[in-house]
Amino acid sequence: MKSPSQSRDRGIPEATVARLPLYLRALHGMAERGIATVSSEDLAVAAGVNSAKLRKDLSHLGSYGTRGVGYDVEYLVYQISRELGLTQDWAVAIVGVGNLGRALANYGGFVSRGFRVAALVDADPEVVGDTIAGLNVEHIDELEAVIKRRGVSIVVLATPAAAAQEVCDRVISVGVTSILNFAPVVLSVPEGVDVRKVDLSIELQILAFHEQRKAGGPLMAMDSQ
Amino acid sequence: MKSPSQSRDRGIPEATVARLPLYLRALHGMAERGIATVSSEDLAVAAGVNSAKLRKDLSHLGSYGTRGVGYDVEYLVYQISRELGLTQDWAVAIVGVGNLGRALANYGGFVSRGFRVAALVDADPEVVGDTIAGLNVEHIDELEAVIKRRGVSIVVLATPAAAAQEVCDRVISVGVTSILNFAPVVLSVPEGVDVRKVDLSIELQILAFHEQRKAGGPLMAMDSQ
DNA sequence: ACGACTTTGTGCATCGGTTCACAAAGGGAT
DNA sequence: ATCCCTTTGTGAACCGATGCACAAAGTCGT
Repeated sequence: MKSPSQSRDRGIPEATVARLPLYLRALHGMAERGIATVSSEDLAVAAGVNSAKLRKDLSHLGSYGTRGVGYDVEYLVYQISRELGLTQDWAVAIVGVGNLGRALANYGGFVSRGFRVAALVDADPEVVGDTIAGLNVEHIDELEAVIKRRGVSIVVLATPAAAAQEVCDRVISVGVTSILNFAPVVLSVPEGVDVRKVDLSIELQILAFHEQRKAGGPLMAMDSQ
Repeated sequence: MKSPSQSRDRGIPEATVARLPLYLRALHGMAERGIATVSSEDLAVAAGVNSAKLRKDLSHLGSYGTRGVGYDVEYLVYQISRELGLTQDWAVAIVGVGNLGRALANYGGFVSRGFRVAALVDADPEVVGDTIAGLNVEHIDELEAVIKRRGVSIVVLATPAAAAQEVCDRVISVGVTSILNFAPVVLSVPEGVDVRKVDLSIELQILAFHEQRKAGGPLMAMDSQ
């Protein structure tokens, strides 16, 4: 199911993909400050990673640096953007316009580069028809139609947990294969559909775990066994 | 800097810690539905992971299963909660009461188990004094005082990017060592301080990357070289 | 034109995490 | 009491990611 020797190694490690946006942000900041070239060391510091890791990550995209000099900021921004697919414009639909959905709709970082909130959908007749962040909130019955009409390819789920799976199934049925899920449920999806999950309470629980460790720290000896 | 043979292996792998909240959620759901015992296979399905992984994860906490039967749901809930430090109550402060901060303050999942929003802080005189989710919004000048007075040990940063580092430094200066950062910046913190980052635009960019791959998919041959 | 210096790109050792596969451990039936 | 069946807990192979350390490749000054 893979083509191991297919032309070049176009398979970029997942861990690398997850860091590219970080590099991109750091590079944008540098471009704004008029910095033309940057060394792997400096960029690594700005992105908060090890410089060897950064070089290896960038080497997966190609050989875009100049030895003895560094990387051309503008050129690298372009290459990373292209690799991430940000040179095109992605239509995003947000389903669920509660507190979180509203925050997401108004979140500047979305629109910034490559993404455009193209639709807001909710089930509550109270909010359907409202205008939020310049967009009309549409009824959940229209979900499939709206997605097709607006060419939405990425859906953000900000619904209550109970509604998430059904909405998920419905958007998949009209061809959506990329979902960002904020609802605290494990979605089950067919092969080929990508789900990324953001869960606030999980992050807090991980913090609590470490905090507890620190607190009990050196002299923690009480334990059921 | 580590104690390799210190009593027992109390070091739970980071990857395991990140999954414990997932198991906990699945277990809560089962407890509510009156399920008393669960096999690793069933729990793994509910949590969306491999059953061998689940067993290895749980084995790090101790030997809480019964061979031939499975795990006692209630007992396991208790053990995981204790391990994660959710048997105590954590006071959380949210700094930055914009759209996102508001959504977080109202987010039920926070309060649910172990966590309590104990303070809301903002710099904007327009919102200071407002009541959100039953809490009075306090002025950023009071930051250190509020944290100490309310016994806050976890801080959620929902400020604009430009303000995040300064707020971060200030809360660290009064002893906070656990931070959940929603601002799109790399925070620099001293050793011993834990920062977890949630970045909406990064998640979207990762989705875009995969979506692009799928779209261009099998017949993608255009490439600068 | 050349040599000293800088910085990239990568081979290699290492590490943490995942998965398989099975022996050990318990329950329940006879 | 014994045997069979189920399910846990884990040894061991595997896999991907990390980071060191250095050779290759380029720049800049003389």
